[in-house]
Amino acid sequence: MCGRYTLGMTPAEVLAALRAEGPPPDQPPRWNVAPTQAVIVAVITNEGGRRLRHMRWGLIPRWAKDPAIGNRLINARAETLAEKPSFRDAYRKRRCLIVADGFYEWRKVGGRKEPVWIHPVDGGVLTFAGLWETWKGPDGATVESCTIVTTEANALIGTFHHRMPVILPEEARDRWLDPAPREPSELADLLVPFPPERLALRTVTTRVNSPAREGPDLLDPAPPAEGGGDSITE
DNA sequence: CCAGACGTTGTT
DNA sequence: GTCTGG
DNA sequence: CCAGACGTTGTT
DNA sequence: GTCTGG
Repeated sequence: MCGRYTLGMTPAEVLAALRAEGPPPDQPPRWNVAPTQAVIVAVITNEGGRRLRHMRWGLIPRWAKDPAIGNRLINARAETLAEKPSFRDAYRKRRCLIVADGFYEWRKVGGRKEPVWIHPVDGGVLTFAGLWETWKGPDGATVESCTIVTTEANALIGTFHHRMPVILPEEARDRWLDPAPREPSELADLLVPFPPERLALRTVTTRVNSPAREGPDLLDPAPPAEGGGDSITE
């Protein structure tokens, strides 16, 4: 799954990395992005370019009476999203990229959970396959919200966790964003896997990854574990 | 027909 | 809104 | 995902 | 333990 991630780039860097038009995102670098918060999302414009927007993380279905329903719809399983009432319309017509530069998964060490930060080997941006939706409240207020598509863990992450976000490589982004309505049968071809060898792991020192904690210090490397290292942890 | 669900993950 | 279960 | 709450009444 | 909020 993907329930916590980072985007520690400046707004200008984010805009350039996505080759997006329009203003840069109005949000500082982040190292502890949590569900229900405003996140940075790329969508396609009517002219075929990309634009960055802020959306609430946790998709609120159009039919929801209580927007809190979105609090738990932070992920959409790739295996079922094309059929699920909460996601199928968004899959057909409202696909997006959720912009990150790393994400956390937790591995069990003894009885405890230890955060691991997964990031591109050479830095830079990661784009998660996402879906988005517009919700209108009874008072006329509208909320745009989004969810991150998940899939089975790849060879790297599968060593300690069984799910992960779908990370689209650069060459798959435009096709995911293309506004053409998509059928369920097209999904598998749209979700191009990101090569595991282009990702690296880093164990994080921080044991209490509180939502209040922010800053690059969250990513300070942990001290080496007893009894030898982990060759895939940088 | 109406009522109620509609989702994911992890853990048991 | 739309589908499923009773 | 993790962190933090988890309850009521009446009175000020 | 389980749910809600961030």
